[in-house]
Amino acid sequence: MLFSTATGYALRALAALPEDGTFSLAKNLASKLELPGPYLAKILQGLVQADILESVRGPKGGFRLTRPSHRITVGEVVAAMEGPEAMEGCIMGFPACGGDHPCPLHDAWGAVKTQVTTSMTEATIRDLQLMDLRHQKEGEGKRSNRG
Amino acid sequence: MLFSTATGYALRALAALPEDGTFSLAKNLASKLELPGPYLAKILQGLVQADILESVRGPKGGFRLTRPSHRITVGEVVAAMEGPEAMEGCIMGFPACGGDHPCPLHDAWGAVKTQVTTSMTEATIRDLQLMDLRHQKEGEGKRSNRG
DNA sequence: AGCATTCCAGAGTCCTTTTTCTGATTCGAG
DNA sequence: CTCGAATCAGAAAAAGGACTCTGGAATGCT
Repeated sequence: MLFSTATGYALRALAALPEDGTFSLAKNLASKLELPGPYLAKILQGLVQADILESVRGPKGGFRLTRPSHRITVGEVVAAMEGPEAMEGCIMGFPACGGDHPCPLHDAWGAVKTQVTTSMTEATIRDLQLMDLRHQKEGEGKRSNRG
Repeated sequence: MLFSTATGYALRALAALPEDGTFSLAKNLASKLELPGPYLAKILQGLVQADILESVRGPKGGFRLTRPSHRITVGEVVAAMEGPEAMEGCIMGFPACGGDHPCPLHDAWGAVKTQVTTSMTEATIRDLQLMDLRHQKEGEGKRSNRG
């Protein structure tokens, strides 16, 4: 995929959180999504620092969204996870690629970046909630037409 | 960047090879491009197995292209380095994303993939030869508008 | 034949990413 | 207020990619 696995885990976890202001446990989320539990907890902590989640310790604690899910964009989550310059740089890694010395894929990749960035700022966590978020083992289900 | 660093090194090395059928040494290529020598040599060996380069051992030996540079596409090199399924999979890593359960970025990312794939099969190594292929230290040159 | 040159193949090291473990903090019951 | 369970949070370990090193095999020159 285009992003790191941690970013994918973050998006899946956010989409699985309830809207009603109740707190969810990292452990429960992990088992529900079939993801590595402590690792997911660490990712959720990062989202707390990015002001996407808030957490409460102790009994009755857990994680919940700071805003309604339709006010959290996918692009915001990606930026929090991958850093703001995730989509920067030449697609082929050419150091001199730029406005004065564009590589052959420069323009095509530039158009792609704006297209993806736009889609990511338009899509919100709510748009993800209808999907099947569980882990899928290799060999199960249909593989074709993914993307 | 979108691809691994090894893929970027491969493309740079191919673009730096001469067209006249003479053999170039991995060591010379590496110092010219300011890349790690032994690692570049290993990458070139892989390109030999992919039938993009041919090699001769011993004095007067080295690496050269098997075909003129305009008959080697960028997509071919990427496939050889990253595997044929490099662009497959959901952009966000959602396991269930597919034709029946598309994620919100499914269509946008699908269009992007065909666009990039098309550009990569149209662009050839010759198109890369005009560029400055050397390594650029952090902080040098202009950073903006890259891609 | 012998030697220098160069590619080739594998194991080994370092660093980043991914995953797990232990401890610090909070809340509620008695 | 104290005790204990629940939970987050940061440190520690494992895995994978990037990079290096060493020895071996092939080639050409003398």
